[in-house]
Amino acid sequence: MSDHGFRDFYYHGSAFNNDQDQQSFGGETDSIYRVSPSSVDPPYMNMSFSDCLHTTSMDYGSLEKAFGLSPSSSEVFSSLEGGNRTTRQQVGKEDLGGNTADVIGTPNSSISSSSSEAGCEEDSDKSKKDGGESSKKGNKAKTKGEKKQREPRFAFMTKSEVDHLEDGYRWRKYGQKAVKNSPYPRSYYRCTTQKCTVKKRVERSFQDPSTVITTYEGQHNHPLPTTLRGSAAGLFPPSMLTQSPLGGPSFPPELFMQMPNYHHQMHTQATAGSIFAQNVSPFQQYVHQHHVPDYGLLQDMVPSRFLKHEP
DNA sequence: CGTATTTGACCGGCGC
DNA sequence: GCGCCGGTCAAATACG
Repeated sequence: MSDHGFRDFYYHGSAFNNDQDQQSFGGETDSIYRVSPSSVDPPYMNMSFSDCLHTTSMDYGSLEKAFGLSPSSSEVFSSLEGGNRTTRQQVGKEDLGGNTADVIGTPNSSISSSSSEAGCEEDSDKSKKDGGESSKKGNKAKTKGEKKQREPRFAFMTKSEVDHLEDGYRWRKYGQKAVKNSPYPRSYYRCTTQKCTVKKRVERSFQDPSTVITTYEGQHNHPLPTTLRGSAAGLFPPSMLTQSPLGGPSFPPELFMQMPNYHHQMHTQATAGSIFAQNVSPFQQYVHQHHVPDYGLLQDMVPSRFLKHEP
């Protein structure tokens, strides 16, 4: 993408333009929509994110409604997963767990997503282990016979220096693996809140090292921790912070922060409080790049250390 | 000393 | 059946 690439908005499907990323990310290639923020805002803001997710993950038609765009005016880089399984086979066996996740672009990043079961549908493919808990070595048997249900996933790409973006929740790293065909490792995080089985994976794009691919899996069954610095708890509309009524994945606050004109939305429907968690580098970048008018306000809301130019 | 991270081993699914 | 691979566990280690 060109200079304006940062403002492009990619929706659904992998925004990876290369095989490497597709493979490492899971090989699930749905479709990619690229639209300008301006065309996205209005319709998008009238929907809950989950609505958008679900809607968009269904078909182009819905997507058009959701984003006010039409396939003709956007670029489709690959086919929808449901309609074209060959894509997956071609790309590779690796996957995001047999599903795709929805990906959304950020102001200064492109987002791709894949969500084959954003609707909480059962995993048709392979079912992975995990099960959320009780999966210890030794007694992993647990749900034998029962098919493990796959959590909805949501992935997005972010231009960021830091691998682990703050999103308001507390995460505990429980693993790291080398990614095939990529010099960058993939890190596995789990929400530290008890009984919350949400997980997320973070990896850096091989083709574009400045891009971080974050994949969320599951839904938070609790509000944002209030202990966060620059806490974002209570500042996001419930629909954004908790599981969606449709059963889709909950949206990571960081995503909103990175969404084009997100600050407008915040001013509109939520208290323009300290919605930003710590280390929101992408947002910071966005702020710097686009000279967000509310910058002054941000300083009031966000600890200066978070706004200062980074590393 | 409690908590978080690191890291090698292990598990289970899948392709061949 | 075997090997590969993604994902997870958990002991060791680091960090506050």
